[in-house]
Amino acid sequence: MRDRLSRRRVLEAALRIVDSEGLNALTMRRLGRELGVEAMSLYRHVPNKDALLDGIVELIVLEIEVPADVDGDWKEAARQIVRSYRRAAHSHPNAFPLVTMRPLNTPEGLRRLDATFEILRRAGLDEPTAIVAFRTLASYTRGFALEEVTGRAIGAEPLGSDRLDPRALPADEFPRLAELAPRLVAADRDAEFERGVDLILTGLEAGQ
Amino acid sequence: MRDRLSRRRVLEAALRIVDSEGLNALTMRRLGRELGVEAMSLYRHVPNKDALLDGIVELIVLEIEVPADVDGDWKEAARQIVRSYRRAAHSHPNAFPLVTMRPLNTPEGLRRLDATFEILRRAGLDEPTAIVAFRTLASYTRGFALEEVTGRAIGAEPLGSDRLDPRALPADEFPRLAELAPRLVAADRDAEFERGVDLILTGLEAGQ
DNA sequence: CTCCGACTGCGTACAGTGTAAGCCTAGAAG
DNA sequence: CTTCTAGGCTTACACTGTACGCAGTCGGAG
Repeated sequence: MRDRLSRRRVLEAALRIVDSEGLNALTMRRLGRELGVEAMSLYRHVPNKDALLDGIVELIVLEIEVPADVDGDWKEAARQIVRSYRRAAHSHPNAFPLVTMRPLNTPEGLRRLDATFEILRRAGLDEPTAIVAFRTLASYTRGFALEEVTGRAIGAEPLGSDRLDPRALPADEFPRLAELAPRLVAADRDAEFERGVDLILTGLEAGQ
Repeated sequence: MRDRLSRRRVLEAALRIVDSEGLNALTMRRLGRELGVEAMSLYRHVPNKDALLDGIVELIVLEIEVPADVDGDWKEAARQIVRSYRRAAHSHPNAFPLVTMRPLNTPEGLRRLDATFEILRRAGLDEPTAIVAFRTLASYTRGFALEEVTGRAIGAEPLGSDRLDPRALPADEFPRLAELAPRLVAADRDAEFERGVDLILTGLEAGQ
């Protein structure tokens, strides 16, 4: 007989399917097949499909690393955290939207939240500043990563890259987009992301 | 006989259902009922359900207002745009996640993009700066609004407010969250949002 | 006015979805 | 050995999106 199922194995298989075939390829029957098992057997390990999706989010959150401490340099620590978050998004472009859309209530998620605030507070930020720093960086990173990811998700339905090339736009109707098209297309996303983070960190410093 | 259907009427009814009953209450049959019509009749006006969702996004994008011009004060203009975006999100908490997850290819969406760049460029920002300003503000606003909205969406499935109260957290396990709980709960979201925008605008100015 | 074609809505049908309920069996516990 | 139980299986059901073909109606051409 084949290896026993477990919540963990079920979740990992689910994430594998979403990664390779897209979110709506994930059905209970397809997942059963992946594990060599009937669909209904999955319900011994996961109460329903919604909990399955929550489990996938859990798995992705596990990939986010919050450094133990960067002795007082909270800005460098913040940079590391948001980079790690973005990297997790890139590893799972099809599944990442789930992360942005389900509340982060799991112990592992909260641990990361707490560790992040620990860094900010220990570095000397007062309470309101720590909160503003966190919310701004978190919102920016979430929004940035989500935009990147929705552009290149697999099988997002008609599996079409309906991503549009700004260079193909009518210049008389959208003159500014046409003007900026070359730069928009050639953009170095990594550099742009870092630039935004720097902006926010600079702002925080200036506003202190 | 009752009023004829039209793409517009179909989309508006769909948005109404999502607003009041949540995203997955929107089925073709339910939508037909809303309009006093059979499900299959809808397919005369919308090619499939996916296009229906795209149409809902279109409707919401229409609510976003980009000021014609604010004679050179691009920062005030930027503030108005992001506020309008956030307001649109608040008006449709259940539908807004769709906006963040579908590419913005419609003419109306592109018009707003173009108008935004028009403002930034006309105010004197050079190309790279305009792009960075746009991307950072857009990412921040999207991420912020999405977080707000996923917290209070209706019927997000088990229709439970599984939003958690940080004050209920075990203080020994999550000391920093416990410490900040009162402030996190009492937060004035409007003020926080504005503060983040200011941060980014300040950073942009300083980096110029 | 008549006639015709196009457009709009309807009925039926089907494959695919999540999951409730109960059964079967292998292995652990006594 | 018997007994219990956890894990996987079978069947079944209500519900989903939508393909296909039919019927009424409306606007324009003659």
